[in-house]
Amino acid sequence: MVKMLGALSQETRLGVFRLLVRGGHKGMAAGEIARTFEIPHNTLSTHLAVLSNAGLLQSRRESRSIIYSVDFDGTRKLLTFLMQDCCQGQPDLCAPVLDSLMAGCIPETQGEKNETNTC
Amino acid sequence: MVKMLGALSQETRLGVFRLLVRGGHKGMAAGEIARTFEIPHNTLSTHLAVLSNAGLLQSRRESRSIIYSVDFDGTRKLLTFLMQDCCQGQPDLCAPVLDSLMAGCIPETQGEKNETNTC
DNA sequence: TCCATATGTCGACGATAATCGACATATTAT
DNA sequence: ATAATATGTCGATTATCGTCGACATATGGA
Repeated sequence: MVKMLGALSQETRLGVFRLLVRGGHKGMAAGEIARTFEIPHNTLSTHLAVLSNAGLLQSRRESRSIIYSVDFDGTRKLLTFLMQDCCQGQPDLCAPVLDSLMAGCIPETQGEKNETNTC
Repeated sequence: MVKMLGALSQETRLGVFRLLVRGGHKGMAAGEIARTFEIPHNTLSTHLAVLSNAGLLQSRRESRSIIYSVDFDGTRKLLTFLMQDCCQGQPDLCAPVLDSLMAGCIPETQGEKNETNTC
């Protein structure tokens, strides 16, 4: 957990992670990320290594490029850890967080067991 | 946000934060925390300063002791930031997190606008 | 094969962070 | 006022981190 939090506690890395969250499973090539943030490829490379090593990113080769995308299992673990910790210990800390999440929800028909729900 | 994540990306500080989350509004004296983690008082003092400076802790004087407790507003901001970011970009990443939170819930009577809900 | 593209690794440097002894400040009791 | 308790601040040391040039590796095309 400390490793994960450490990986996200750096401007560039947090930016990369957030970018890739939005990118979803599709991911993005290392070079394209480097160009987006206007940093040298080797600097980014070490940042990507830190994020991968922490279990927040995955990578796959695609021809000459290496595509990075978020590691959903790892990220889930971090979010669950933080939320559970705070919600178990202090429920009134957690409730408003959930409220603000639910605010953006499209309410579904009750009884549906849809797993790909917006919330 | 980077500052907050950085504050939590250290073994001792994460431990202190988690301890205080469980402690709730009551909080704990600096000295007692130091004894709990078996570290010198001045080392802990700097850690507490980092957490406070990041907006994760509050402090109040109580006689000779200084009582530290979690800053709920600040902590809420961090949790909301992380959850919102991930849920907006990738809903299926968020859903399981919420599910595991709801698993520990005592279901309430519907229609009640109880703010001090367990979830 | 030879070259261009895409990325990773290594090594060095400067910057930032963690630790802790020594000293300073604040509070309360005698 | 003096002492004991509780905490914070300063300064020095060591460790870890971020950056980037130079070199290495991998892939695909001419």
